[in-house]
Amino acid sequence: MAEAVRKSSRKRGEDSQHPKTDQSKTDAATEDKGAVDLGILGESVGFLLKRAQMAVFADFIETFAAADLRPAQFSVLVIIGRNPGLKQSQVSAALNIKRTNFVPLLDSLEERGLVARKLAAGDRRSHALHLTAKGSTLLTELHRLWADHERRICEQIGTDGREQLLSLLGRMIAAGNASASPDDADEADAAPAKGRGKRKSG
Amino acid sequence: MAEAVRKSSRKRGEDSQHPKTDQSKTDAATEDKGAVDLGILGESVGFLLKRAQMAVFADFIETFAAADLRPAQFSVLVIIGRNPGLKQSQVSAALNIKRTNFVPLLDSLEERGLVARKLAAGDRRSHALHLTAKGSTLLTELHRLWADHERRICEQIGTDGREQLLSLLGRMIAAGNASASPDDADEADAAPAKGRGKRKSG
DNA sequence: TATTGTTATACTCTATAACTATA
DNA sequence: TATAGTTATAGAGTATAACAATA
Repeated sequence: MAEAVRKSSRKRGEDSQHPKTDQSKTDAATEDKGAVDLGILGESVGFLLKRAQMAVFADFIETFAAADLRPAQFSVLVIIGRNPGLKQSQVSAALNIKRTNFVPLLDSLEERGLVARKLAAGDRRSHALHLTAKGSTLLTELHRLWADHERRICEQIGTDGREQLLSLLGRMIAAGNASASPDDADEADAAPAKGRGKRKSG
Repeated sequence: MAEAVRKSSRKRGEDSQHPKTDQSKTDAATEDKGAVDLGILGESVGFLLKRAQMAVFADFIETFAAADLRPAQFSVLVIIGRNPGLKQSQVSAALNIKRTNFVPLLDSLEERGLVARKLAAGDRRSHALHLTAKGSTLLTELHRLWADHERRICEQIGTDGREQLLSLLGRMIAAGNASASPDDADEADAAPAKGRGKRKSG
């Protein structure tokens, strides 16, 4: 029968603890049509991160559909609610959104009367961002929606699992930011760099 | 440099273990210009998953740029290498890619001589997918690239952290798939369903 | 009638260049 | 000269509808 690693029998780290690269092939088309062997993808942090992220976002989008809000829109409301008076470039940088893409995103929230672009004191180029009363009220409701979503998402891994996950992700993100450009969210017309001085020919 | 970054003693909520929703505001524009408070986003599994996934993919893309391969292309090569003879619909379903979007993806690999669409025995509608000799050789190299990438990504969390992370993500993904449609990757002209019979009424 | 691969199309997200008005 | 916001545009990724060939 199945001599290779079959996805159905849930065993992952059998005897090796580091990325392995075995390539034993079985003809899936003529042998086991039901299950597709993901191979190293099942051991790939990036692949599983993407899958998990898509699953979580699917729940988020469904949860927030009633409020007609996308994840990015929610994140902007949270940031502005927590940090009233920030400039657009500060909010967009905090969210890793290029300021050029941030404009229509903010527009959608301003047109709905949730956010206001106010004149910033001292610098007439920039806008100070604030929630409107309507936006603030909505955000309070959204916090409840989010808590429901968050609880639902983490039902399978429990409170401990969630704390572990948040910690692990935080460490990975910190490492990623360290090796990234100083201002990864926007360097379009700031510096005429072609290659991202990251690792390159290290 | 316009304004000086004043680093005062920042403290956030530190000793709570469940989704919290406090909204104590401080005027970030006039008090602490350097650091933006992410609020609940820092406790949001979805937000951190997305950030981590972006960081990991950035490394992957950079690593695989030499081979001119995107993550999705790599995943297709891995699946076909592991499961020779699969139909397009089987590979695309395994990767959560709609079969309609899978066509140009496969085209790119076939045009480069890495994958071959062969006539499937018994069903003249479908194509049996196989790696070419060139594709197989390349995949062996790619496995090494991937192992480098994977090791680099997990340097900050260690072998134990990686195993924990893979386990946690696997559990979340399994839960997500359970509540999703049977064939989430493609139901365009298969069933005329408008609402995704998931949770809905909640 | 249902399935497989395909084309066409649209919408979101992301990325780059260039403009304006300020500084 | 540099920065903040903006516009325009292009590219990925993802979504639905419809068609031809085959089952």
